Amino acid sequence: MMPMPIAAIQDILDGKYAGKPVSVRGWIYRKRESKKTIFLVVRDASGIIQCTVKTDNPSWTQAEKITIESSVMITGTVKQDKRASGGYEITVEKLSIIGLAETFPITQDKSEEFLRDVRHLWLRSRRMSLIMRVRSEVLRFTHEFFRKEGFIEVSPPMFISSACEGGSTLFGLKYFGKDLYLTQSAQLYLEALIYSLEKVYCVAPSFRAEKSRTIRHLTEYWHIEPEWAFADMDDLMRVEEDLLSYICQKTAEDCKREIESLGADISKLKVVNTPFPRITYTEAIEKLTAKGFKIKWGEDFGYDDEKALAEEFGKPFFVYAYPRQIKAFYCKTHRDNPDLVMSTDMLVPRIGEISTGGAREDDKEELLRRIRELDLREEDYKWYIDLRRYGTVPHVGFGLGLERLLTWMLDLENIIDAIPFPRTTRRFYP
RNA sequence: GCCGCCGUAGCUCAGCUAGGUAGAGCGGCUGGCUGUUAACCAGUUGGUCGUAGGUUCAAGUCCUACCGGCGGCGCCA
Repeated sequence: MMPMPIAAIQDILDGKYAGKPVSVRGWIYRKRESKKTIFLVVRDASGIIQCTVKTDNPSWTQAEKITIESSVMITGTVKQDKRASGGYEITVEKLSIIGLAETFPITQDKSEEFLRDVRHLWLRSRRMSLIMRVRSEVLRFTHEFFRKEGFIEVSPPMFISSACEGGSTLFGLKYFGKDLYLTQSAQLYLEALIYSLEKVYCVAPSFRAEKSRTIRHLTEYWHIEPEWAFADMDDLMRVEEDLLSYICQKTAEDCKREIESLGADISKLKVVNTPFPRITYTEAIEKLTAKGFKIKWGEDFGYDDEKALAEEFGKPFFVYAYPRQIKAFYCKTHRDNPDLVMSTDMLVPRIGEISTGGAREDDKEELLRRIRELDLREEDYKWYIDLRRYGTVPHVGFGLGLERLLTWMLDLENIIDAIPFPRTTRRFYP
């Protein structure tokens, strides 16, 4: 017998093999038995299809002993049949068990807690595989966008020797007896790279030791970070909104089937067009005060403040020009108003902040003043200060949380589903 | 860091208010069933009630501590 090419189940469901012999391989998704027929629903990466085995078939004994999640290779004939849920089924001629599964622990009535315990198995679910497909596409669109705009992809270090922002949220580790940390942003390293490459970006993990117990925090998340030279705040917000609308438009177009299967609202992606609404921090405070919020100028927004602002816009928007005292040392001060720094957050409904960016302080003396003002140790930032010493240049950059973006795009209830193996304060297994 | 909730069979839960010696559904197993759609029907299997103390004649139930988990705030992307 000639070896038969392996068919993707989705192609069979699309009618490409009607009446023809095929082979499929995959895993047993459901098994239903009656006296004369065994129905095996088989899942591969592309879809699921029902296969039927009759008593007179030599594979009957194999079919009888097969279990849910066993891996199989099936050869048979495709039959159009209204009784099969996809419209097509395979009449089995040969069933080979590749790996017989023990009783699969995931059945019905699954609790969140249990599914997190068996995450390595739950990833097989239709829901998780749909999310992972969209995640992959969003990453592809991100790379496409930056390449198109002339950015060079670079690889920052994960081990770092000094604090980038506040030291309290860094994970420490022993490095041949020395104290090191896991990076919480590639920004400072990207800044060093713009002096040769001008426009750079990376997609890399960031680690944060924040003891946050919310549906929008991970201790390990993937950070999309560009940084580029000869640019100002206007350039920054323009590139950022272009990226977001590119990702949203392309995803709405190319992942329609996945988004619909996930039950997410595709229309909110389609309305993400440039330019985005932009308001200053001061305007945001005025809006909130008018709504009766207690926040005062100079205080940072709480989650409720962000939510109230985001609901008003109903789509991504920028808040910019923040008070100096609530932003990091590297933020560039407005030359005409030293109380303000050139920093911007992008906010979306329900999630709040998904990105922070801004112009970086490019004047050595101003930077040193800020380092002293915040009681940071100058020696920790020696190489960073050096960058202002040799051909300093106005530059900007931002960091976008990939999982927060996906949580918003796909209406996920919890950020943990935006990454296959989530790490949170209390969970790091599997 | 602060606050709230949860922990009983492989899984989902009831039992706790009012202390009296462990229940159901799903799964597994066995049998039945003329094509099922999370199949159905019958039977059966299955438990140191998170851990350790305490109160009591008696604790899954009341009390204390601890452990594990989930969420809210703060912080952040």
